[in-house]
Amino acid sequence: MQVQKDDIRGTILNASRQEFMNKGFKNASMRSIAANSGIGLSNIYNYFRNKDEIFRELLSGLIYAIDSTMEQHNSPDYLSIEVLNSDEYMRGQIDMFVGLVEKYKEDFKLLLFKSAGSTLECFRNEITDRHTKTSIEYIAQMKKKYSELNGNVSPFFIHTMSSWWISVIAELVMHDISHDALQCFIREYMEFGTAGWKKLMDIKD
Amino acid sequence: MQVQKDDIRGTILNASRQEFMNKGFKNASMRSIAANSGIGLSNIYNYFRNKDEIFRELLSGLIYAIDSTMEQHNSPDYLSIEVLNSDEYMRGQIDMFVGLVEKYKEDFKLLLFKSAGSTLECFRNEITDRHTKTSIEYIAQMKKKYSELNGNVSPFFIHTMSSWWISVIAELVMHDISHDALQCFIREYMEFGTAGWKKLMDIKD
Amino acid sequence: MQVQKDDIRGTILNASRQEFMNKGFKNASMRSIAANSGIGLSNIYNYFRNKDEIFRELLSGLIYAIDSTMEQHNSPDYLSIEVLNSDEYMRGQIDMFVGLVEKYKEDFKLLLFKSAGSTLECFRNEITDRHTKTSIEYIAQMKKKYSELNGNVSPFFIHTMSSWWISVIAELVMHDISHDALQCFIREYMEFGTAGWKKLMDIKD
Amino acid sequence: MQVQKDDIRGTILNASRQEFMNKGFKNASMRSIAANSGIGLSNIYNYFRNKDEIFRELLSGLIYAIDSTMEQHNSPDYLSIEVLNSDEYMRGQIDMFVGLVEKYKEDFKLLLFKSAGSTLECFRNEITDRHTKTSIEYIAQMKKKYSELNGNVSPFFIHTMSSWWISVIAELVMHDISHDALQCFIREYMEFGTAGWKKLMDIKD
DNA sequence: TATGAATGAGTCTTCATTCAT
DNA sequence: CATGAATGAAGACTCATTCAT
Repeated sequence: MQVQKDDIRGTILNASRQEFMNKGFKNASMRSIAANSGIGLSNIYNYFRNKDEIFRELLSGLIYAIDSTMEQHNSPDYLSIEVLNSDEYMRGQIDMFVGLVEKYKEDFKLLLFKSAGSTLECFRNEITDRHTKTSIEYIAQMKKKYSELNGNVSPFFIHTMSSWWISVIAELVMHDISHDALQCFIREYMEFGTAGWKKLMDIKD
Repeated sequence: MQVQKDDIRGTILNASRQEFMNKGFKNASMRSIAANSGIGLSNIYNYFRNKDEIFRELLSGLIYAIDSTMEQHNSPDYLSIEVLNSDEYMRGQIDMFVGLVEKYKEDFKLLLFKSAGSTLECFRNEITDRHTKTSIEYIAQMKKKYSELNGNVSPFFIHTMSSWWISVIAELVMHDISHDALQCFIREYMEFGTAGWKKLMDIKD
Repeated sequence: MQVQKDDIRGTILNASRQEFMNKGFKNASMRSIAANSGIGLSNIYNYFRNKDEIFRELLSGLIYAIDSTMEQHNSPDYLSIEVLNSDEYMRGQIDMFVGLVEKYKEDFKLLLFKSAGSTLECFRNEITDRHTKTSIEYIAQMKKKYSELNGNVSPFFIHTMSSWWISVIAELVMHDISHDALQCFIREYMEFGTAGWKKLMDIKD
Repeated sequence: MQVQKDDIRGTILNASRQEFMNKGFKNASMRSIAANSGIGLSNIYNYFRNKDEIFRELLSGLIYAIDSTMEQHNSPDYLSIEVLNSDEYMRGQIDMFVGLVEKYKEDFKLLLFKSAGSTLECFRNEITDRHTKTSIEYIAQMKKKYSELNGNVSPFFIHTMSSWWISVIAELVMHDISHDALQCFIREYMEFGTAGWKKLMDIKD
């Protein structure tokens, strides 16, 4: 019984997603994937080179989205004190994250909690680092534009903040947060965060 | 005899710590441990039931310390607005964490990054949850004592904060942060955090 | 159509030659051949029954050449003492081998070093044996013609000599011997060999 | 049923030798070795690190013998024209080879015909090269001692000669040569070879 | 206590080849 | 003629753990 190629790829990917979700990359077994997808073990290798490639394929959408979002986040549109002061900057960041999380909930789970042993196991650290660099540069440029504000925020603090973002995503993904709870959280975070940043960077209202 | 016995236990534990540190729990091999400790593979099983038990034994000190710290954190001594306002509360928390981290740096590495596959792999989530509960209760009691402050902080926000603490520990442990950088970070965090909490809880100076 | 067909055969054969050369018959993979030739894996089986047949096809030219040369070598033209004495016999043999080697260098490499696992892996032994038989018969006939010479050369010695020839080819093929070095070698071999054979067969100058 | 360690090692080695002999290193299967030796597949790995180690263990005796013989062959005792002229030098070499071959017949088979795919597959070339170097040096020193003889023998010719020695061993090992045939061969070779070398190096009787 | 031996299921991956379309 | 799909056996090697001594 011949089937469409995409059909099979899809079947394999679905079974793999289940398997990875249940056991994590390292413990996931090609045997199980084969058994659960009803596809011959060796036949899987006609579609994917190895376990890792399946995993990466599964997460390619999310990773592309993350990459895009990060570049866009670098945009100079945000380089203004009003932005900072008017909560717009944070709201932007937040919406970005929330949007990503809602669309890629499952994939985030895989990426953040199930990727150990795969090529992507370092991705969490990588985005943390990239986000940190971006933020440091952002602050530097703000300082250049508004010389009165305090740009002396230590890299490690910023790193910590970036790491926090990831862990917020992790929490959002892990627990099933209702829409209301999420909105509530966002409001709270913005109060908290803006107050914090203003204090730290010496920004007057 | 008794001494010898403890000697061997120690030897096993040392070799195991190395192995777990290098390869993580899941990839750690009892054979390697045996080889590196110079103790017969099967003899290890006279001292420990299995790989997991070794891992738990290794981290028992840290886990006990965490437990103690958490209970102590609940103490009614901290239940005062002055505490909150005078930065002392945060300083206390911070010192606690920093103290723990400095004392148990290696163990934290094991617990946070190398425990996948072991019984303790959920420990990170567990302490996050426990810390969250503790914090919620703390806020509730503060609210009871000082009715004027805003105690409506959503559980998820608090959860998020707790999770952040863990990720700060993770960052501290992962990167070798110098003493100066650490002090700098603490100062920054306190400015940031106190401003944030005060805003959120409606606490006037 | 017919042209196309041959085109594909050729493409397959070229890719196969590369593959066999790189990995040897046993390790060569039909998948690689398909990939490198740009021809569908299963389509290859429309042109060749199996891997072995491709290999044999590849070497058919060389094998035919070897067969021809061997028969020709048996020719009665060489059956004269002058031939032996005037170095012509050896020169003839040598030229034959050198000619073959120069024309079929690549194919010899395949046959001698890359054929393990294929039907042709015994070919080296087979030609050794055939060459041995031919030589024995040659000597016998010489003895018949010139009764004064010593024809009592043991079969194993002759076998050894034949085997040596093959290993000379192997050496020639393996190391890239310059033309000069080759000529030098031939001269040396002829001095050495004629002196040896004359001694052994009691031939006076 | 506990058995002596050496017993098991031996059992494994025996079964492995059979397997290697039958199928060659590359095609030999650990599964077969396990089955034929009656020892659990995984248990084999308690005695040997991998297939290659078994193979090397099997041939360690032979390789040691070859190494020793080659060093001893380098001895300055042979540096005299009488030696060359009186056939003693060749007789020495021959006896050395014959002795080795008789003692290590089976092992030579493994090394020369069954080692493809193993660490030792290059050993044939290596000893050829080593023997070549030794011979070149030998000739150079003879030339230094007896300036009248011709030392201009091309390296490739010598290489060829070395290679021939190996192929003689190969032939001896492959076919079951009777003692008489062997003696006969040796006599013939010595007539042939001494005549050849004398001619080539311009040595008068 | 300590050890060497043993186990048996498990890992991912590769292979040449065939079949239905 | 061409192709994508499928197969099933095979490959070496690792694992935590148990058992008998």
